[in-house]
Amino acid sequence: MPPKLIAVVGPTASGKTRLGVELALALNGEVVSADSMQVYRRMDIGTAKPTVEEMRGVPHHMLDVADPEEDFSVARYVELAARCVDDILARGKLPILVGGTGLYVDSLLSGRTFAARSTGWRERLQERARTEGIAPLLDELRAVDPDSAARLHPADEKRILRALEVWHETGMTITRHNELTRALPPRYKALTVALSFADRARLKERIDQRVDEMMERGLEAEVRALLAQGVSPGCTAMQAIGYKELAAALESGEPVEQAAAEIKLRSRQYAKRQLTWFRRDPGAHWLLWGETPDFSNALQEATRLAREVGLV
RNA sequence: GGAGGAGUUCCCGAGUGGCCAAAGGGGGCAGACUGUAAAUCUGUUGCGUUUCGCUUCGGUGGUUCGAAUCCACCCUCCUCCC
Repeated sequence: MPPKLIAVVGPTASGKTRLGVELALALNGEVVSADSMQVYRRMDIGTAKPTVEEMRGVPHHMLDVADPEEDFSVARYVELAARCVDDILARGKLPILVGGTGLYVDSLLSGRTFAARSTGWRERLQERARTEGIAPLLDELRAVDPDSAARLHPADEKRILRALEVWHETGMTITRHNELTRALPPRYKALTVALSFADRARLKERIDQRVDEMMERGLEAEVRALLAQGVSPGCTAMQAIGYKELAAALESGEPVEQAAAEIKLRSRQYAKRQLTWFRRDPGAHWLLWGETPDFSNALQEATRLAREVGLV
């Protein structure tokens, strides 16, 4: 089965957006974003959402598909994004998946499904974890799904709760669910191009520079506006780096310069986690920038790879 | 000039004679990751030939079987007094 789409992945500030657009222009493609925060409307500056100028006329999908007040999720992402991809393919164009959210990229490509959640079990379990601690809940999990109890770290409250939630919601253990979904054939095969800088210090500089730019472009005002509109600081969208730090600074009266420094640090650590995720994919083709990104070279290289695998 | 206080491993910071290569936190590095994923969680972090050896707690010397911890002098910083 030949690949049907190109995926451009990599840590934050590695040039994914630009390369994605270049590829779309060169190969008659459309961009499908795979970014867990760019899905939210009214969060533009801090998520580094591509501007109209940056898009250069290339259609972009999966941006602005949710409001910050609502809780988005991988499951919804996959559902919506798959429709975009299929539609692009049906129109004879090349889907170019661009984004740094590894879970979203993998989930879309793998075609995995997610166990339902709807009847309020999560809230009940969270409440119990708050009052009883996680230990008794881990014991409960051990009774129904010893494999995940053993696999999960006792401190990993989120995943322990999720495992119990899946059990209560579906009557199937998450272990079993994972086995089944792993056995599913991939939904799409992709040519994956992973971007980063050869020297991590350069990536850090890029990140710092980009945070400074965000601040200049009015990130603070963007955050203020969201808060003024009643977006709760506790919701998923406000977990985004840049937003949570500024919201906290606004709340505490801490100087914004300090918040900006915090944002740089968190972004750097996030980039590290992204690298860890993407390095796991043995099929990824890494394009490592030197001092500065060389998009014409990267475009050439990516195009060459696309021809090689029969994509274009 | 005098009186106090402080100098600890990348940073902050605990440690006041052996159980200390030195708590804890931060940062760094590495990893995990199946409906919050820009989230969440884990491991590691003086050097080496690694169940042991070596170097380290401002500096130098000393006390002691044994010192980051006690003593002397010196250096640096902070507060206070004339």
